[in-house]
Amino acid sequence: MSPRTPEQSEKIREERREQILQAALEVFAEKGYHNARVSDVAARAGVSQGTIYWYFKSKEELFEAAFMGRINTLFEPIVQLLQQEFPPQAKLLAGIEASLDVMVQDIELFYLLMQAISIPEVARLLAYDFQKFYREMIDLVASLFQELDDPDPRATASLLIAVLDGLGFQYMISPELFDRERVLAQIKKKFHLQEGER
Amino acid sequence: MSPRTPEQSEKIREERREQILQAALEVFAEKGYHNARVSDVAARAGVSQGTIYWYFKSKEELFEAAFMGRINTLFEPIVQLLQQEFPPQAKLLAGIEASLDVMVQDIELFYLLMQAISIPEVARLLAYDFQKFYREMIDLVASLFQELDDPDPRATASLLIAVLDGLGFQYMISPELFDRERVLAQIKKKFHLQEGER
DNA sequence: CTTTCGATTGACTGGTAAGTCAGTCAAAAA
DNA sequence: TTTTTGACTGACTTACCAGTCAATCGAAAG
Repeated sequence: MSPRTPEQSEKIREERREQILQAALEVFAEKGYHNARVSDVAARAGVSQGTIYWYFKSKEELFEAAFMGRINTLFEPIVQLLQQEFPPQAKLLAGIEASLDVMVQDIELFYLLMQAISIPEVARLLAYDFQKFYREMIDLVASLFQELDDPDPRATASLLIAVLDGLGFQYMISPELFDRERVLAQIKKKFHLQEGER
Repeated sequence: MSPRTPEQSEKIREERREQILQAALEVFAEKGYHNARVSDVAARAGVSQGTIYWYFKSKEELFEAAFMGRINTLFEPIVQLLQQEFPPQAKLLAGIEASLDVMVQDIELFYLLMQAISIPEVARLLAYDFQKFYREMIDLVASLFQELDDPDPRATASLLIAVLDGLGFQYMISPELFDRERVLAQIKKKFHLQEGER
C-alpha cells in the first residue's frame, strides 16, 4: 500500500534534514541571518526552496534548529567531561582547554550566537533554550568549585564563564590578539588551577 | 545673497543631526537593525524620511554614526579616568566599577554591539574603528598592570577586559543572575585589586 | 503494469522597505 | 517685495524575497 515503510521514510527524512541543517549553518554564518536567502540555503543543500519548507516551518525555525543543533554537538562532550569521575580541578582545566579550542576552531558559532541574541524574532525562539543552557553550565561549574572549597563557588563559576565568553568575543574582533597559551596560563593562575595545586 | 550664514546653517545641521541620531539609537535598540525601518527613525525624530537621507548616505551609515557616537560618549569618561594622575590600582578599580555601571544602565549598547558585529554590511564599516578602540583599551589597561609589576601585563589586561565583556554578555542573557557586589568582590580578588593591597 | 503517497520541484505572489526626486518652504539678503 | 538657497517633504519607484501551491516524480506494494 504505502510506497515506503515508516522506517525507510524516517531515514530519508533524517538525512535530508541533516543535509539542509548543515547548509543552513554555513550560509547563515557566511551572510548573517537577514542576508541569507532561503534560496541560498536550498542551493547549497542541493534541493529546491520548496523542500526547505517541507522540513521547516519557517526561516526562523530553520535558524533555531541549525544553531541549537550545533551548540549541542559542540558542548555535549564538554558537559559530559565535566560530569565524569575525575578530580574537579582536572575537569575544570580540561573543560577550559576544550572551550578555548572550540572558540578557535568554531568561531562562526560565536558569530551565530551574536545573531541569535540580537535578532528579536530569533531571540524570542531561543531565549528559553539559551538561558537554560547557561544556567546549567554555571551550576555545573559552581559545583566543581564547591568541591574545591571556593568561598563563593557561584560567583567564581560565573566569572570563569564570563572570561571564556569574553575571550571568544575578543577572538572574533581581533583573532591576532589572542594567545592561547598565555591566556590559559593566566586563567590557571587566577582561578587557582595550577597542576598539582589543591 | 545667501539666506543664512554658514555658522547658522552649521548649528541647525548639528542639532538636527543629533536629534536623528538619538531617534536612530532608540529605534535600532528596540527593533534591531533589520527590523528598524528608516521611516520609523524619521517618525521618532519628527522629520520626514527624506530628511534622514539629507544627513546620512544610507541606513548603514546612520547605524554606524549612532553606534560609534554612543560608544564614545559612554567610554570617553572612563578612558579619561584611566589617564589621570592617581595610583594605578585606584584607577583600575574605578574603571571596573564604571564599566559595570555602564553595563547595567546602558545594556542596550551591548545589544547594539552584537548587531554591529553580526551584520556583515555594518561590521564592514565598523571593523576598523572597533579594533582600534579595543586595542587602545588593552594598551591602556596593560600599562596600569605594568605599573603594578604584573609579570604579564598584556595578558592580564586582556583577561580583565574579557571578564567585563563576558559579564555584559551574561547580563544580556539573564540579568537576574548578575550580582554586582559579589562579582566585583571576585574581580578584586582575582586581579589583586583589594583596597590597600599593593 | 498500476496504484499509492510521501517527497520534491520551481514559478509565482503579495507584501515590504530602502532610497529617490520633483516640488515646497522659510528666512535672510538685496 | 523679490530673490536665493539650504532644508525639508512624502509619494513613488524599484527590487527583493519569504512562503505557497499545483504539478510531478519515483520507489515499493499489490
